[in-house]
Amino acid sequence: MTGSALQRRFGRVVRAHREQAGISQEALAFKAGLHRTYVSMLERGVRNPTLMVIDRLSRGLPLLL
Amino acid sequence: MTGSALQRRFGRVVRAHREQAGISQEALAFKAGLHRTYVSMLERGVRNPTLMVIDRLSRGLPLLL
DNA sequence: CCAACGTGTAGACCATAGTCTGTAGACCCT
DNA sequence: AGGGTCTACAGACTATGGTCTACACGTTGG
Repeated sequence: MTGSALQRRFGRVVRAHREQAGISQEALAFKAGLHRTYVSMLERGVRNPTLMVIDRLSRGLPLLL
Repeated sequence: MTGSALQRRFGRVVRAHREQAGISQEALAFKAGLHRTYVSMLERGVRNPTLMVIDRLSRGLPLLL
């Protein structure tokens, strides 16, 4: 099942910043205190992250802000 | 039960912008397609909103962005 | 060839997001 | 005294967020 356009846009942004940071999904997941598979789902836009997750990602990927 | 510091900060921002817009919680809930009681909980920082909710609020409260 | 790495995906699980109904109190206004 | 509006809050419910294990696949390097 596919997610909303909003989720896909968010996922593309996360992936772009992660790749620019030159780290793997697993490394980002570790830095953000999330699970590897969840980061995968986020980047593919199939999940609707909460404020807490967005905050953690922004700390793991400073370029996001 | 009380929420995280992040949730409380988010709630204060929502409330400030809603009051500046001069509308009630119920009016904001309607504009954002959310439930009245949920907006109340958000402003008190007891809920952890999703990306979709944050997006809807930002459309109901343009000053948020 | 064979590890090791990075990613996708499925299934199961528990916690909680978000809705809905209803009650209650504070503040207005007549 | 009464009616309207606004907000807090409780309880119950369904849907989904986020974790975890496991397997599959391609790529890279030794």
